[in-house]
Amino acid sequence: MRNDVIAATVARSDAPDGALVQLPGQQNVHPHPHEEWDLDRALPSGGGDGATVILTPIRASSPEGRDILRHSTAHVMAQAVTDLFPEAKWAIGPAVEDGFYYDFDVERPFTPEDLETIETRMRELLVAKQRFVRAEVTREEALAMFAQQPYKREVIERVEPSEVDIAEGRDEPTFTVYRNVDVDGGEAWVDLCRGPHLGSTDRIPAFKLLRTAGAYWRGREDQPMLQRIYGTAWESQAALDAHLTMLEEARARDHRRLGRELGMLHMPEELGPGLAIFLPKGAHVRRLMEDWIREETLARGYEPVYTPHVAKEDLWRISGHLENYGDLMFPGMEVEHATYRLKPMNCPFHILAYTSRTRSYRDLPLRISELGTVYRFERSGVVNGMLRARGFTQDDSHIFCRPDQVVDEVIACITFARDLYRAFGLGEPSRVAVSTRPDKSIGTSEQWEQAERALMDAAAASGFAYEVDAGEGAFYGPKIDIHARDAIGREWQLTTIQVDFNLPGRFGLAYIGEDGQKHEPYMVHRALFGSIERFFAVLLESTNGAFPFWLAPEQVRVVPVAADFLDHAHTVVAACRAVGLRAEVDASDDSLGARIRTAQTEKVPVTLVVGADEQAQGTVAVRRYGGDQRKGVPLDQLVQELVEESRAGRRGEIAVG
RNA sequence: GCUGGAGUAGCUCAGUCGGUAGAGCAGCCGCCUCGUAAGCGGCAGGUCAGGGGUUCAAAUCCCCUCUCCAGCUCCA
Repeated sequence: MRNDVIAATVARSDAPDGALVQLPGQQNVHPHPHEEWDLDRALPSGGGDGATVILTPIRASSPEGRDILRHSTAHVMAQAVTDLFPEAKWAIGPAVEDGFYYDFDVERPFTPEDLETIETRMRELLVAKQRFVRAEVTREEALAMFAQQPYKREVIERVEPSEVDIAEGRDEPTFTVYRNVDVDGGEAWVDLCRGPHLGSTDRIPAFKLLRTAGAYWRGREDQPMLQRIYGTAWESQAALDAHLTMLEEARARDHRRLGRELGMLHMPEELGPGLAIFLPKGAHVRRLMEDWIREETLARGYEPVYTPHVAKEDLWRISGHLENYGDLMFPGMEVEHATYRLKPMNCPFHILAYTSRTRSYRDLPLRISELGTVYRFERSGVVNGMLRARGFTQDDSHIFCRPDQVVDEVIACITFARDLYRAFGLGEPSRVAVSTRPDKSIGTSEQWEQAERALMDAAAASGFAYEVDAGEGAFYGPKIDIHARDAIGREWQLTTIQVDFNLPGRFGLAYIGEDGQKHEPYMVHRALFGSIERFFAVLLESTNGAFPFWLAPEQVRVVPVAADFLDHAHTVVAACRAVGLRAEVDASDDSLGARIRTAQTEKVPVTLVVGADEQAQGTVAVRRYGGDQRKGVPLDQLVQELVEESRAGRRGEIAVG
């Protein structure tokens, strides 16, 4: 067996009668019902019915293998913490994406120095070659084993008997525990755990503790706050190093840093948290985004409106937002015996546009559209640059339609979002999710079922595989969220499409049907960028500031080799601007090398160097961002190429990233 | 909001044991007039986040507030 095999999956070639269970969430991973298995655990028998036991190795470098490796490392970390802080109570310690964590209840929070000490202790435990030894115990035995561990006891007490337990005639579940056993056979530590684990601690090739953080027990604000330690573990030192390098790169791509360095965003303290100034270069990009969406919404049958930033509070009382989100709205302003609020949503304004006159079925679907800037009083700890701002602009539309029009409208929204992602270089949607009724909600179950079905039908008809996020809908209706993946693989939720059967009733919306009677319209909310500011930040991070040609704030930088050629440089810029390209001359008296470097650090897509040869021949020396050069390109030809590239990019025909 | 970390020039950072602040880049001025990622010299720039306290003396120690970062919770 190869050295990097750390566990196995065990399955039987035909459906078992209860001996093995299928793990939730892994239906598509393995062709047969299967379970992950420790390497030293006795294999199940064939069951006497002729079934064959199939053993599939799990390698440390596979996704399943990494989870096992990380989970085992979490155990080692918890043991190290227990050694160093004997009073620590342990909660849970799962593998997560790219790493693991373990939560502890300790006297004082961990310090960065503690992390180093814990890491040192962990390395000693790795050298000690402790074996992970699996054992099954009853609930009573488990409770006794963890008598001093209240969180473990709570976990044990909450577990219900599984189908396996019931099939095997038990009315209480079996618990597995893993003992860490020293080479001399002594038990060093024991934890409640489903497993599987590595054979021994020395099989952890590379790990690192990353940070500490507070985390509520069971993720609930009303529960005690525990101290969480995050770490990561990999199948080799090289893989760990690559991961740490990637984290460093992601940090360098931070939109706040890039926005500042490239002169696009300014977020000074004087302005207030979660608010930003778009400097000219950032504003150019934003305008191109806004121009794109404005043109496309008009082309797709939307009607534009403009609405104010403040309004009487009563609007939010009617809509229900004051009741549900009052704490997250900026406080009211008293003016002439009325209270005004900054708007956190555009919907009521669009509704007022709808109710500005009597509506007929002939008006429907009525698609009202606006780039509406809203203000939300986000809690102080959640504000995060432009990704989570207190003032931001939604490409917001509300579609008023008949019930039988909902599916087609939602399909059109999904298609619209797909076209938008293509144009902005984010490729195809990476995830389409239908969020269903949450615990706290309004409306009848009939309304919910109908709306959820409409969204699922639309998602299916649009050709995307969709997932269901149970209970994640808004209080007034279900929604579809669309995600995209950026150039370094991170996923962002961008578009949201929501069905609303709250507001039409609250505002008494109606249209006159063919029968001459009043009917209540359905309402679909949708924002494709989501927030313009947030989408801008995602683009900035995804492109690392090197925007695709059509979006670049400055597309062409003309650099004369010496001041003698400044006039000619201006002629070249004029030729570019004449066809709508954004071009500038670098007239500084830096050396040529320095000016080339400046253009590159500012990530200008195209730099044109002009001197005596170019002036005489009507050519330019072209340098693209990132390196490759072409000399002696006729200016006319180059300008044509660039115009075409700009057009194609805007239409989403060029893959970028 | 909660837990932890941080805040020194526009940016990135140094500042020892408590003795009143420094570099590089950027900016400005001058020289250089240059063929594809940094030419040379000079000048200017700081209420050390803000407030309070301890001290003969505070960027440095203590307290409070603000802001930022990481995570938790939340996200119409």
